[in-house]
Amino acid sequence: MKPKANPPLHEQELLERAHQLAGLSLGDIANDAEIAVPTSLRKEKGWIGLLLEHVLGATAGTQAKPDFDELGIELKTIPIDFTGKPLETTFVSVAPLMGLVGATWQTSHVCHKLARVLWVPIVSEKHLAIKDRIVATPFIWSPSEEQASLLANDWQELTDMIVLGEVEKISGKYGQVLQLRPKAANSQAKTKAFDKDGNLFMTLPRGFYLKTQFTHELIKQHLRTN
DNA sequence: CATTGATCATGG
DNA sequence: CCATGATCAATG
Repeated sequence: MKPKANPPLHEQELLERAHQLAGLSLGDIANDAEIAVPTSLRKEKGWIGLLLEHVLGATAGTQAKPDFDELGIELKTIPIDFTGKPLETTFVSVAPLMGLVGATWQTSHVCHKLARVLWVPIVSEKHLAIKDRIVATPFIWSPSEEQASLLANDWQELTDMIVLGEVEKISGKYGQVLQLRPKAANSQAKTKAFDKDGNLFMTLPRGFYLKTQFTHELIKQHLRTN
């Protein structure tokens, strides 16, 4: 495998680098980086994201930082169909179930992660082999006031329920644009939380995810302003 | 067929 | 276990 690309020095450089990938297949990109392309993502669900991090020169690695730390930009690949509709929700971050006293939307991981995002949409219809999936047009996004408001409302609703000890009452149905769902190695994984009576108990770890309707809007918004 | 719940790999 | 990267797959 070729070494990871040098980190881009400016946002514009990152965006230009990303734009050069538009129209290329994952096979082309991986071959150039001398990385083997898996036949299935079943055992390597994060492969596409890691490939793009590698070729774009992301710096954070496994750290809890933005992918391009110096630029304060988070990288998100997103699978879409040929019309631009997202095929999956987008994982944002693990949800803290403890230590939420005094937590606000402004201080939340979700708010920080979504402050500035380089979206790399990839035409990733299931019938396409991994190597034949095509990078569409990447774009950099920050939430509009309206989008931030929607996100903040959902975050507050879900966080309130966690604080009230109702985490196990939460299903993916809650939230207009942001949902809370399991995020774990398997259904046996456990983390600490409080129940309704304020007692500690072990529950499935959860994560915040952006619903596809929301990310679809981002993509359409970008197409309009392009 | 959209959605929710379950799952896979890796590093610290 | 938690945080990184997400998609798989059962269900309604």
